[in-house]
Amino acid sequence: MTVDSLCNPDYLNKKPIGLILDGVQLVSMNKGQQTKEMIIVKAAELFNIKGYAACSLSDLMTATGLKKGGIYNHFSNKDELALEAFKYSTDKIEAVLAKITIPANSHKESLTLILDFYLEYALNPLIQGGCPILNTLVDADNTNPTLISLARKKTERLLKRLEYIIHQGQLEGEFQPNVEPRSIALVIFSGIEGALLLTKAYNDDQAIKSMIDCLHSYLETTLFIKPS
Amino acid sequence: MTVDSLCNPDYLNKKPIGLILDGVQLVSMNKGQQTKEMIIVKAAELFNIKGYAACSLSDLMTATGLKKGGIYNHFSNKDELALEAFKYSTDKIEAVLAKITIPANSHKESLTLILDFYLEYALNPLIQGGCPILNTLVDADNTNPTLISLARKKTERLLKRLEYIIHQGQLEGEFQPNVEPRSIALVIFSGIEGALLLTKAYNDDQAIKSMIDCLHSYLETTLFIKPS
DNA sequence: TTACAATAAGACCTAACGGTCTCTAAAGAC
DNA sequence: GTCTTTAGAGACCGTTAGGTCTTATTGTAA
Repeated sequence: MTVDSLCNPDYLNKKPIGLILDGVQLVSMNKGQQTKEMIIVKAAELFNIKGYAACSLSDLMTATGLKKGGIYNHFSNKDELALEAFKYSTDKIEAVLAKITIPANSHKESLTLILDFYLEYALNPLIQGGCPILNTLVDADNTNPTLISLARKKTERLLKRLEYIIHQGQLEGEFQPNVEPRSIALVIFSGIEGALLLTKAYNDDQAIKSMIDCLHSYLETTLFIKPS
Repeated sequence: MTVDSLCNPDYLNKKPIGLILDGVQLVSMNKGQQTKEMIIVKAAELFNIKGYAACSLSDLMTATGLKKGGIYNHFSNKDELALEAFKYSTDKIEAVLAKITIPANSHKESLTLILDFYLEYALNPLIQGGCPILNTLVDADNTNPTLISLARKKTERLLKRLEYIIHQGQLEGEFQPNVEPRSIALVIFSGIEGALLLTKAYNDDQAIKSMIDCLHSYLETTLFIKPS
């Protein structure tokens, strides 16, 4: 219940809410809400590490320190918890990405900051177990339709964020106007996700380093307009 | 029991073996071996589609048309079957990759042929359910140590194949000598895997198309020596 | 054709699964 | 401080999981 609370938009419109910013508690949550958020945080990590099918209720009970009744008091079933946990994880990433690009002075700098965030994120992920989007797209496919459709929606949001930056850069004369924003966004996102996979598999950041280098030079040659 | 048999090296040194090439049966397998291979083929697809944890023995029974006794007569447990199924899938990919690069006249052409293979492979995979390496690296992580270590080994083999081509190209003066083969290999492999993920998630080949374009131009600028 | 080995069926087992429900204890409103 | 609401424990439920074992059938080599 630290700054994490900030990252989940669901909680932002509720009161009372346990909002702690830089160690200062702003509003207090009641017991039930505290427990619910704790379950979500723990579940998000566990699901991300083990996968949805492989993660049982006893695993969740051990992780949260609660018994079945304690968990089912807040969620009607495992799928609902999985959905909320995934929402929490991806909202967190979205929030951090949004925050990161705030100090950028140009769209080029925004893209660079995002690439550098993933370079950092690769070995020190926000949520243990690697990228929840990658994990869920693979894991929930053909087993959990609701979850996979949310995962697709979240993927689309991240792509749209990249597309938007590229499109704005084009409008403002910062980027080449003749390239397709979606193609660039797809290359950036695919490249990063693939590299995150290998980085985690080898527990070594050479894959993400090489990929970010590649993406930098790719953007340099095809998107950025050089000041001449 | 079609040309598939060719793709599994394990069977190549065994006799009798059911080897059917272009519809012509060369040698005959006995009943048990036929059943075993059929189970592996069906299981490979099922595991790849649903994931190892989410795929139950009743799923396998339905897919193979066998009962428990029929399956357990050939495999001592589910993990062993999973291992053999994964081996089958990846051996198949390796065999196709090896076959594809045979007609290449240069190392540059080898790389191009591999990229184009994945462009084709993305929407018409050799094994239904997407890339088994990607799926298994995500799915088996933290749940099946034996399987994950095999998946890492197979990843390494594919990387080494790329590295070898790049290294040979450098030795023969076809490629820039000052680039690191492993970095290029990691970029190609990560990029492809990430793009395969998005291609499958959207059931649309724009991601893999854009990625292969990117990789082509990346190799053109950083690896290939232009004839001038 | 016979005799033996291999094959696969399916009854059976235990443990673990997701999920329900009751009941006590704690929290919160007034 | 009292009264109502809510939180959470834990016994309980039916189902399904992976796995074993016996037995009838089938394949196969001599």
